[in-house]
Amino acid sequence: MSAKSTSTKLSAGEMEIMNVLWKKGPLTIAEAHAAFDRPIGYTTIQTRLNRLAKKGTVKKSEDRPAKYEAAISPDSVSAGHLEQLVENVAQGSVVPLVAQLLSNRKFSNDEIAELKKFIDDAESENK
Amino acid sequence: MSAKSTSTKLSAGEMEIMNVLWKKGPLTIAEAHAAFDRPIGYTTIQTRLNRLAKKGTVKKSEDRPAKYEAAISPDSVSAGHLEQLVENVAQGSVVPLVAQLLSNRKFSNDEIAELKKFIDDAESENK
DNA sequence: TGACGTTTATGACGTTTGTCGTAAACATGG
DNA sequence: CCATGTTTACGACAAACGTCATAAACGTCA
Repeated sequence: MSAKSTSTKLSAGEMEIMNVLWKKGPLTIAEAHAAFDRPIGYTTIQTRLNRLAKKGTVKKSEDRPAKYEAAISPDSVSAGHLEQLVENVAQGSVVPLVAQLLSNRKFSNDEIAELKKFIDDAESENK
Repeated sequence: MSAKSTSTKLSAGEMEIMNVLWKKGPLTIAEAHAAFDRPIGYTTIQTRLNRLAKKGTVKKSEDRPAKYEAAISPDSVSAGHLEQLVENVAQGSVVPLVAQLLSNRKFSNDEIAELKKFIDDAESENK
């Protein structure tokens, strides 16, 4: 079974933080702060991290230079957002969303192959 | 050119409103309010509609029982949200998102066909 | 043991969202 | 013209967000 993470929905700013945590692993406030290109206050990152921690979205270690680590998977988040999209803007149909994702984008042969496999799976799945 | 709408991003509550507007067309506050199942104040809907109008997301008519109409397409909204997802949680790769959309869902033969066509298009597109 | 740099803890403040209550404006049947 | 129901305009409030400034706690090395 997978994550029972009750598909969370995060604001753009929160996603920004989760993003660095997802790709750089457990980080201290200083490290997370350093991961930002644009200028942004050190304490801003501190606050964001702590608020996320309070919500359980990230886990804060007890040791001294505390490490903050994502407590939910990217998948659970995209699942939540995708569900919203499917329900509200795509009127329940997933096809237009897939179309939008595929349009104007380039794919490697491997990706094309993967994509085809997904379709095949979906096809046999509901026969 | 057209839509400079630079892909809008809406909160869950705002999407809820846009959703009824998208599927039921231009509505008065009373009609929009009636479209809700769960109990929610009439003025709550009024406020939400007006705030969206101020932001340009919905167009408010001048005539007496004012009609509120969506001023942006579902597509532009999903585009914005999808972009966020691709950038932040999918680390730039669209494939996992498509996988998530396709998994645990059933499709009609027509939809499967459509999906396949999208893949084919994408394939020839970048070869 | 201190001075100094690093980490943390707090408290603030403005904006956005979600929810409403009130009351003023209108429109209309009597 | 007026009572009554409908539509609008405002103003309020709390919670969530985004941003920080300050200052207290810690650690460490000279």
